Amino acid sequence: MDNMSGLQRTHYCGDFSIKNVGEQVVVCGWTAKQRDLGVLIFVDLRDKTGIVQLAFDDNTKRDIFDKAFKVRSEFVLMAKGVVRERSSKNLEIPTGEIEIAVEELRVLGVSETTPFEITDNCQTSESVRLKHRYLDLRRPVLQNNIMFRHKVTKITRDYFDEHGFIEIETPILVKSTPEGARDFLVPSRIHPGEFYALPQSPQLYKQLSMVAGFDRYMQIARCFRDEDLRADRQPEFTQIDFEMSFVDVEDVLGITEGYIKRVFSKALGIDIETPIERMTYKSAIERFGSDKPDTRYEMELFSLNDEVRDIEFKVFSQTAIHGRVGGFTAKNAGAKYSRKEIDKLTEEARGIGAKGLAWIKLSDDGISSSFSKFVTDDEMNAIIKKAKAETGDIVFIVADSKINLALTVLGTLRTIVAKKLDIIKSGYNFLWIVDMPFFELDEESGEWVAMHHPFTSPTKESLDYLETDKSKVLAKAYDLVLNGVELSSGSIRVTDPVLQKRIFTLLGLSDEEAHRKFGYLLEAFKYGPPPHGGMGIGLDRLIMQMQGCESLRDVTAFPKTQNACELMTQSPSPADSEQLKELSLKIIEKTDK
RNA sequence: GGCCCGGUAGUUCAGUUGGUUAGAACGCUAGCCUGUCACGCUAGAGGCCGACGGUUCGAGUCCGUUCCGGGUCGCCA
Repeated sequence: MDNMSGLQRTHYCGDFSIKNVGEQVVVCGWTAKQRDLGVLIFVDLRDKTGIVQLAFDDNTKRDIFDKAFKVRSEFVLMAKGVVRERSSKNLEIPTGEIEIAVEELRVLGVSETTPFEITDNCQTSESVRLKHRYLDLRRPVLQNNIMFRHKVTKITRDYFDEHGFIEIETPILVKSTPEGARDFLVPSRIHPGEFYALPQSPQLYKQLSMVAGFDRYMQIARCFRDEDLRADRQPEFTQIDFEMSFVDVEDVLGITEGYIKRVFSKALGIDIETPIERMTYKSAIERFGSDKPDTRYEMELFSLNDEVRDIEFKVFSQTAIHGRVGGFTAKNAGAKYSRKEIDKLTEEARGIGAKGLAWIKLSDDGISSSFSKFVTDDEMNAIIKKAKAETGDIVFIVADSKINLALTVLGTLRTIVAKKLDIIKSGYNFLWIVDMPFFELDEESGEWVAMHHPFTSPTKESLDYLETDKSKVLAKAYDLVLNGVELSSGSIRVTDPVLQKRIFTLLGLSDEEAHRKFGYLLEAFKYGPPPHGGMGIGLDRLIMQMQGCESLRDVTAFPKTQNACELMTQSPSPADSEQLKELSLKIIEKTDK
C-alpha cells in the first residue's frame, strides 16, 4: 500500500470540464470501475462530487500500468496526471469529455469484493445495505440525500438566525414524563433505581427558555419515542424546534410560512405560495376523512345521511340516525375496479375497521350496486345525484354508527383509490389545519381525552366551555400538512397558572401528580412567564418529501430497522452483568405465554 | 400485540403434483483483447435452500415452532 507523501489533491473528481484540458492535477477517490482492454486500462474514480476517468495506455510507464492492472473495485486511489480531451466522449456524465492521463498512481487503500455494487440502480435488499451502511452511503443517491440534508439545516439555521432566534442546546438526559408516547429510559448509576428519560421533544425546556427571557429559541433537536416504527417513523428523529415570546397564532404561522418559502426556494428553487391555505380541523375530517388531508387531488367525501334516512334499507337508514352514511365518488374508476378489485378494497376497508363497503358502479350497461335490491330506483337516483356520479364512475359508501370511524375509513380508502387511479398531481401542497379541538371523544370508551399536550392553550372563546361542553372547546393549536403528511405541529401555550391548573384537573391530573411531573414548569410560571408559542417541524419528513423518498431510512445516515435495530452495529445488545450491577439493574427472564 | 408479504450462490431471482448431481443473470477469479464507459470473448470457482422439529422410502418444495427483513393496524398526549 502506498502513502500520500509529496502529493496533495488539487481537484474533486466531479470538478472537471473541457476547460481543464492541459492541467496537471491530483485526484483522490474510490474505484467505481476498472475496465481492462489489454493495452488500455480505464478506471472510473469516484468521490462525493462525481466520477472522473483515469486512463492508462502505451504511453503510461510500465510500473504504473501494472499497478492499474491490479486495481479492483472500491480501492482507494490517488492519481497524478494531465487532463486531456477524450478521443471518444461520454456525454452521459458531466466529466465525460475529458480524462486524466495518469503519470503517478498510489493505492491508498484496498477493498475486498463488496457485498453489493456501489451504484444507484443497485437492487440489493435494504437489510444487506443497512448491514454495510458505510457502503450504502457511498452510493451517489444517498450521498446526495445526506448532503441535501446538510444544506437544509444550514438554510434553517440561517433563516432563524436572521429572525432573531438563538439556538439553545437542551438536555438529552431529562425527567421522564410518561404521558403520550413511551419514554426511552436511562438508568442512573449514581441514583440506584432512578432513571432519566430521553426527550420526546424539548417542549418544556423551550418554554422555560421563554421564561428565561431569550425571547426566540430554536434548535435542530433530536427527539426520541419508544413506539413502533413505520416507513415515516423512527425511534429517534430530528425536529426543527422553535418557540417565540409575545406572540399569538398568526406570528407563529407567519414565521413558519417564511421558513417553508425560504427552504424550498433556496434548496430546490421552488416557490411555495404564501399564505398557505388554511382548513379547519372539522372541515378536514368532514371533507377528507383525515386530519392531514392530501389536497393534491379532489375526490371529497359527502354525507348521505339525509338521502338515506327514510329508506327501507335498514343498514343505511338506522345508521344515519346517529352515525354516518358517507361516501366518495371515484371518477372514471370503472375500468380499474373490476368486481374482484372492489372485493379487495372491501377487505382493506374491513382491515381498517369498517363493517363493510357498499358501492355503485355506473357503466354503459347501466347501474350495478352491492345494495340495489334493497333500495328503490328513486332512492338510488337520489344517492347518485348527491354523489354527482356519472357513467364510468364508482361510488364507494361506508356506514357506521361511529361518525369518526366512518369518516376516517373513507379517508383512508380515498388515498388508496387515488393511488390506484393515479390521479395524484405532482407538487407540494401545503395546508394549515387550524381550529383544532382541545378534546377528542374516544368512541370506544365514550370519554373525552386531550388531543394535545397539556400546555396547549384553549382559545379565549372556549374558556367558558372547558367544564361544561368539551365538544365546543378549541385549542390554539395548528398543524402543517404537506401532501397528506403531518409535517409539523405547534401551539400557543398556557401561561396562566390558574388556567393551567384547571386544565390539569380536566385531564385527570391531581394537584399532587401535576406537581410531581411538571412542578418545575408551574414553579417557573410563578415568576413572570411571557405569552409564548411555537412549533416543531419534522426535519426528516421534510427532507423525505423534498427529495421524493419513500422512507425515512433514505434520508437518515444511520437509521434503525422496523424492529428498532441498527443492523450495522447490532444495537440494541445485551449488557454484561458488571454493567447491570453498577446500575442496580436485574434482567427479568421473559416468561412464556 | 394483530394481520399481510418475503428469506435458495457475494447480489437479484427461478426452482412444476415431494423424486437423479439445486439453476440463470450480474458480481468474483484467471486468460485473451487498442478507446472502453452496463466494454467484449473464453474458462473457472462459488450453496447450512434462515434455524429447529415433524410427516415421508425420499423435503428447497408439505406441516408446526422460531429467528430475521419489509408493509400495515393498534400505538405515536
